[in-house]
Amino acid sequence: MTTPTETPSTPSRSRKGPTRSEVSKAAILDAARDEMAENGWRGFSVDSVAKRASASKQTIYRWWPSIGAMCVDAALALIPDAPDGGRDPQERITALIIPLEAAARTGHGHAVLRVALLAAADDKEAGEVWRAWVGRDIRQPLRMLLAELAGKRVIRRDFELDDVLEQLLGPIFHRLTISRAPVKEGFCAEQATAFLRTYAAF
Amino acid sequence: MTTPTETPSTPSRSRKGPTRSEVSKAAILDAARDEMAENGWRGFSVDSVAKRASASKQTIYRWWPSIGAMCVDAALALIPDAPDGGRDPQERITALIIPLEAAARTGHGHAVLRVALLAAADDKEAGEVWRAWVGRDIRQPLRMLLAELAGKRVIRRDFELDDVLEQLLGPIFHRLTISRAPVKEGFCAEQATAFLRTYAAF
DNA sequence: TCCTTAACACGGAACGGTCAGTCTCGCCTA
DNA sequence: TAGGCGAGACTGACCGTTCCGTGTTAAGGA
Repeated sequence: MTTPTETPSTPSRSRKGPTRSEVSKAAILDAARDEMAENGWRGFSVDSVAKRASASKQTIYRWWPSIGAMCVDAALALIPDAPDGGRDPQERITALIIPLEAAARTGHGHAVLRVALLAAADDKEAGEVWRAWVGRDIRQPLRMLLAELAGKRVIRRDFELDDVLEQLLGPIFHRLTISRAPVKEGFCAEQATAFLRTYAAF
Repeated sequence: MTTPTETPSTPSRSRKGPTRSEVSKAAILDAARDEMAENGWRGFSVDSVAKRASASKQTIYRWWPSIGAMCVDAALALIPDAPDGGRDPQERITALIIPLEAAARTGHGHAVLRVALLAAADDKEAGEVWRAWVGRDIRQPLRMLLAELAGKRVIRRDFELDDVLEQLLGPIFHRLTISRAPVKEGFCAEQATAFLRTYAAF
């Protein structure tokens, strides 16, 4: 723990002293993305990030509980907000996951996302940060959408939410990590189509 | 590189001196699996494996070009041969991937496979070992099978082999790494069913 | 309103402990 | 006699923590 009473990522302002520098935080995240792309997860080092960002290691540990959590944060900053899906079921499902595709297709987003996923799978705090984001930005809206589609008899009712999530996210994560092939435009739309065919009513 | 002229994992027998000890190799792989399950990928250390196996680090580097490659080898040893799929297309596809499910459901196979996947995604040599195994045991037979099914008009012809592979492997890998949920019996059969519905002819 | 003072963030540097990868030793085996 | 083996030394790098000196901010008294 860095500060005993307060979560490091949400500093309180009801106290004396200077505020935490958002400039330092941004420099650290920038440096972290470069280091992630260059060195992978096991070769990633806090010392290098600190040196590259001209920051102190203590500043890093003030903001994040672990380096894995920092890596996930650095990657999440690359992911844009979900667009409006319109009315078509396929487009609405695609809209939920296409921000991942967009991030994977920009600059070294592919490598940064890979390291963040490795961190989330390997580091406790990083996994919590990642699953919190997925839960809020993907799983929860997906649950609402699937309930609506099931109600309209567009899809069957006998689905397991987490199985669907795995079917939608698994392929792109596999591509980012194991196969390392580029993520084609329209990749996520294909997953949405596949899901609808799998779970089509009747 | 450990030995300049010879691939470490395939020692030549056309020379003087003792053979490499398969007993030591087995002890190292056993110890590696325990360490993988306990410490994850970033926390995994060669020193610990050597000490646990009562082996010398030099022996480890004689057998494997990198620790990642050793982790992948340790996990591959848990994966049984594919069963005979019979005549049903769904069963034949399931048969290709169900060895992964079987391995994930035994002892600490879940954790060992997770670390092997992280190694394959993070370490160059480990990735090559992993992709070589997938290519030989899954991708190649899958290609033959899909060609046959397409010929019989069971599935459409406009598929990309690697996209199918990603759709079949992605979900179980996601479950092993990110969500860490147990792999239910029948999980792989569900993926095969989903694939057939997605690519059904007509 | 001004000024002191306490609290704390910052960069930088150092610490003890761990690890990777290489090397050397003495022993043993084919 | 070439070479595998366990054991251990070694260098350089890294982790997580701690300390330092400097600077910045808010609270509270004059």
